[in-house]
Amino acid sequence: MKRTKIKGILKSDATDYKVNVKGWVRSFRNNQFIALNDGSCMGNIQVVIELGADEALLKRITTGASISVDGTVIASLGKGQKVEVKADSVTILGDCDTEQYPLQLKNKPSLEYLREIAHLRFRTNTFGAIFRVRHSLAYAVHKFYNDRGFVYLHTPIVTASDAEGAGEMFRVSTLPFDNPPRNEDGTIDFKEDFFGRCTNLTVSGQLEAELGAMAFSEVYTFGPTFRAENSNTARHLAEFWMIEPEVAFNDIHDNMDLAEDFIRYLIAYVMEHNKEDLEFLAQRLADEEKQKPMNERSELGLVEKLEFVVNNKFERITYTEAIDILLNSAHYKKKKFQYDVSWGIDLQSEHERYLVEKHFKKPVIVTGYPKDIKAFYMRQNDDGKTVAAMDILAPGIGEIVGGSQRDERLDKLTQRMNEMHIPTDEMYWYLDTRRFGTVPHAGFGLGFERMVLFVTGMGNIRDVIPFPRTPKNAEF
RNA sequence: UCUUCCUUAGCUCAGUUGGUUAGAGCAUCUGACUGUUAAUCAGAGGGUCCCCCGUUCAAGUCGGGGAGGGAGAGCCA
Repeated sequence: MKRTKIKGILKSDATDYKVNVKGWVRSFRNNQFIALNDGSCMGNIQVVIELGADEALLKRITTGASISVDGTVIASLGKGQKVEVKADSVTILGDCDTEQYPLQLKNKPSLEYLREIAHLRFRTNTFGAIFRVRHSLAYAVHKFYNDRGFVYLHTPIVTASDAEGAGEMFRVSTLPFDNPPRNEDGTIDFKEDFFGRCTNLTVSGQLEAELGAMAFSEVYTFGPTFRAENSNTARHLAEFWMIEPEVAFNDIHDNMDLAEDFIRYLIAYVMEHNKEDLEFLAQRLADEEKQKPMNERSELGLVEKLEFVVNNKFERITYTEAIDILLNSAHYKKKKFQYDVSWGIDLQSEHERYLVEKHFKKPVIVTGYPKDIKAFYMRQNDDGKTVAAMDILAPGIGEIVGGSQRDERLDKLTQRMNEMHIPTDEMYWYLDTRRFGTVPHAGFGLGFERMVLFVTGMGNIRDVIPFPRTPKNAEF
């Protein structure tokens, strides 16, 4: 008999039909009631076994075991669920030794412990919800751009470009570690390497995406990126996924509109399609908040927070305005900032948090940063001091989007590259876009895991990617 | 990388000024019960107190070093 997904059975009120269900036992009560989960949704189906069933079989129905059940969907005789499956036969697909299985429903293992058994944590309610939401977000990313006529461009994972300046890189090489070929001056001779040059894992697909935008007008990338920085925080991963749209003919304002629409769309999509998961995650967050002292608790629940973001425009301010707000704040006057504020500084976490969480209490888009703290490709404004950059800051997680209008003027761009010691000859392919039919264009990068963090209300980025890669950790 | 906190049973945690045989809840096992919903009830087993060195008659407890983890910070998405 063909398997029926548990989600489908629970969704419907229909009864008195035969089904086959397969899944993993979450709990087995009274030698009679199995809570069975197949990952298709949050909920378990209750499988009821007739009293007096074979005892050897009953012994093997343990938490974590996988089983196949043939039976009839009936209106539940007990309270707590609408329907249940009255079993005609139960087959053990895979035994699970309870003495060794680390997940027991009634235990409340910490997120840190579950991280150590990341290969099994999908079987918990929390991680089931998180990764169903993650999936929905990924799907919504593609749907958003596809519906708007963007071309999904696959930018390379292995790159030779080292001029992106986005961070430390992981080297890709097949040269022997112990005795690599060397040049006369002692440096490693990468001409002998697999690609005949020094290569790394990509830190961003942006530059390549720009090449695509110069033909398709609208492109986006969505893929893994790698940063070899020794960042030990709840917001950084060495391997993470990033979405980078790039649009020809867009200026910085179009770029902001796109980013804002995009974020709102993603949240709305999940709110519509993962209601149950979000409600569970909201409850989890609420329980966690109860552990905190009153003054540290957030004012809004998870669902309310997401609704708020969907229903309210993001605040848009310039960097200069942001600095003024900070300088005029009581917080600053009482000298409560650890880092001083003045025009030209890179905004520190505490400054961003003040703007987003205290002052505006909503996502904020900051534009017009000083050129000296931003990347070479950002379009220089006429004031000679700032660039058409934009960052979107979100409550709780800080920078979720970084983007800009790109400088389409060959002379300005090469001048800036020279100032910043970026080799223009190696970047000929990038500069060709400015030589051959250049157009104004803009784009941004959105850190996918940070988006998942925001939507799920989780606190640590390691809990929203299946197998986190961080300094000193590449298990599984 | 810096600051700070933590590491005791499978999990979550107590453990008093250093002092007999290191505890609890849950999980697990055995039995009872049987329309349960974190089932319930009775009983049992389960420990390299993270590692090393030191102080002491005596160290889970004090000191030094190391490892791992959390939370902040820097870097960034």
